[in-house]
Amino acid sequence: MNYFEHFNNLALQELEFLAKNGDIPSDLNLSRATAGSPRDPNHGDVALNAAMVLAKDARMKPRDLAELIASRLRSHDDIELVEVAGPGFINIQASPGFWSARLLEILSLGREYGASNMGAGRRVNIEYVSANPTGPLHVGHGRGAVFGDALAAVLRKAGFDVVKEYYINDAGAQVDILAQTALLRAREALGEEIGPIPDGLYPGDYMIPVGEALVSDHGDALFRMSDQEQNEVARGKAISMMMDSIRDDLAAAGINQDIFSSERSIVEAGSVDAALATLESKGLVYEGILEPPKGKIPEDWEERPQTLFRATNFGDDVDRPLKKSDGSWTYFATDIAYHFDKISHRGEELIDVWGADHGGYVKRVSAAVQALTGKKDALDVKLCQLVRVLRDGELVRMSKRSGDFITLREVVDEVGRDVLRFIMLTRKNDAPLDFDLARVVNQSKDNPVFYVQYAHARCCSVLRHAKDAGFSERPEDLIHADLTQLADEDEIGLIKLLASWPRIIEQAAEAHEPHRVAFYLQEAAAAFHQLWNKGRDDTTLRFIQTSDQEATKARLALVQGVIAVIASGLNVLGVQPAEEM
RNA sequence: GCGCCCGUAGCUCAGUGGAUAGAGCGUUCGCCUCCGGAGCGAAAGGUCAGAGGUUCGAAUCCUCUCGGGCGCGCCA
Repeated sequence: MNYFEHFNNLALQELEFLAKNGDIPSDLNLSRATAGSPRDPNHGDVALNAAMVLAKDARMKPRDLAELIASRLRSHDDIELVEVAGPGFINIQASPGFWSARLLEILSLGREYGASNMGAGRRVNIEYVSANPTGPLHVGHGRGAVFGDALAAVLRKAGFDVVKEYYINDAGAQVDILAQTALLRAREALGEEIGPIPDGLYPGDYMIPVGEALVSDHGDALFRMSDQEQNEVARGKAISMMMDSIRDDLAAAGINQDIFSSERSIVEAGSVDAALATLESKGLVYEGILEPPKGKIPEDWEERPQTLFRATNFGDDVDRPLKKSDGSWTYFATDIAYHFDKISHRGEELIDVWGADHGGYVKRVSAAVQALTGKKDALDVKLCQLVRVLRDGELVRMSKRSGDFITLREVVDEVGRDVLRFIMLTRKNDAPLDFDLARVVNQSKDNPVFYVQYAHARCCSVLRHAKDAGFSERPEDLIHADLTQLADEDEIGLIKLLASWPRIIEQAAEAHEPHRVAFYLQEAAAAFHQLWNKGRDDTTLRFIQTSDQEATKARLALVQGVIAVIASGLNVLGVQPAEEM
C-alpha cells in the first residue's frame, strides 16, 4: 500500500461526504489534492494540502476547510492524531496499529512488496542501448543499458506491461564501412600484408575475427565474387558477429531485451513508405528548400529542394529532410517508420533512452510521433549523460579492444555486474557520472553498493544468530509476533521508511527515474545501520534478547522487513542481494 | 547565431508547487572491552547562479541575464 495515497483518499472521501451534505460545492476538482511528508517529523506522518488547494473554489478559508475535514478524519482507526497547521495543512499521525499492519504486509509479501497497479497493465515500449553494430559497447552504452533495464523493471513493478527493445542500425553508410573493414581483415586473414587500417575504417582489433570467419566460410572465393556480392556477404557476417558480441556483453551485465528490431528490415518491409504515407495524408510532407544552418555553414552546402516533414507544426525549429540527395531515406525517415511500428504494435507509450549527444534529435522525433499519434506525450526521450572512467581519481583512457573507449565488458569483468548496475544509478540520468573502478569496490561506508549490501548481509547474519539461539526466523512465524514491542523511535522510524517503498516505486515510475530506487536503498540501509549502532551503546536495543522472547520476535520481524525491502529494491535494479560479505 | 540539458553546503550530488532546503565526503569536537570487523555520535557549514513574474506558498512553473556541457542538411 502507498500510505500517502491511502490517507489522501480518506480525505477525499470526507470531501465527497461534505459535498453530498451540501457543506461544500460538489463540483470541486480534487485532482490537485496530494499527500506529502511533513518537513518536521513532529508534524506527523502525512501532510495533506487538500484544504489549501480547494479553499478558493469552496469559497472557504483554507484553515476552516481543513478543520472541517480534520474533524471527520479523527475517528478513523488508522489515525492517531489530526492537526491543522500553518496555512491549512492537515497533518496526520497514523496509529501504531497502522504501522504494525504495514510491517505485516511487508512480511507477507516478501520481495514482492512495493508492487503497484498504477500502470493498470498499460503497454509501455522502452528502447535502449541501440548502439551501432560497428564495435563493442563502451561504458557510455553501459549507462544507457543499465538505466533502460532498471526503468523497465520499475515500470513492471508499477504495473505496466513493458516491452524492452533494441534497435539495430544495420542500414546506411556506417555498416558499409564496417563491411569494407571486414573485407580488409579477410585479406589479412589470407596472409596479405594490409598495413595500418586506413582512416575512415574501423581500426579496432575486434574486426580481426570477422575477417577470419569470412575466410573460413568462403576462402579466397570471397574475392572472386562481384563487389556487390562481397559487400553483402561481409556486411551480413560483420553485423551478425557484432550483434552476437554485443548481446554477450549485455548478458554479462545482466541485460536481456525482448526484441531486437532491424532498421534494414523496416526499410525492406516498406514500413517507411507506409509511415510517410500517413504523414502525407495529413498534409505534413512537402517539397521545399531549407535555409542553411546558422553558425558554421557546411563547406559543401548546396541549396536544393528536398522532401521535408513539417516538424515545425509540432514544436521543432525547422522542417526536417526525409530523403538524401541520392534518393535514399534519411536516418530520420526510417526512424519515423520505426517509431510508427512501435506505437502501432508494441506499446501505447514509448520511451527512448539515448546518449546526451543525441539531444539535438529529440524534437524532431517527438514531433513525428506527435504527428503520427495525435498525442503530445506518447514519447518520452531520456538522455543519459557522459560517464568518465577513473581509477583512484585518475582518468582512464584507451582500450586495446575498442580503439578508443573503455568497453562495457572490461568494466563488468573488473568490478562485476552488481557494482556496475548500482553505481550507474547513483546519479540522475541527465547528470554526468564519474565511475571510479577502484572506489566502487571499496569495502567502506562511502561506497554506496557496499553500504546497501552490507545492511542486507548484516540482517541475514542476525537471522542466523537468532536461529542458533533457538528462534524461528521464518516470516510466516514472525507475523504472530507482538509488534507493539517495537517502541524505540528508531525502530518505528525504520518501519515508516520501509512502508514508503511502494510510493518510491510509483514516483520512480511516474518520473521515469530509476535512480530514485538506488537513493532510497541507501536511505533504508542508513536507517538500519543507525539502529544497529544504537544497540552497540544500549544493549537492550539489540535485536536478539535471549531473556526477552517477545521483543526478539518483534525485532526479527523488523529485520525480515528490512531484508524484504532491500531485496525488493535491489531486485528492481538487477542487483543480487548479498547474504554474506 | 539558434535549440536542448545543467548551475543547490568547501567537494560530489539528492530534492519536478508545500512549512525551518537534505545526504555522503571533507572540516571541528567527543567516543571505540563491537549481535558482523571493514568504526560510532555530534557540531559547524546556504543570496538554491542573478533579476523580475505567476499564487495562499517557488530550489521546483514562466521571462530575461550570466556561467558550463551537448548539438545544429546529404552521420547514425
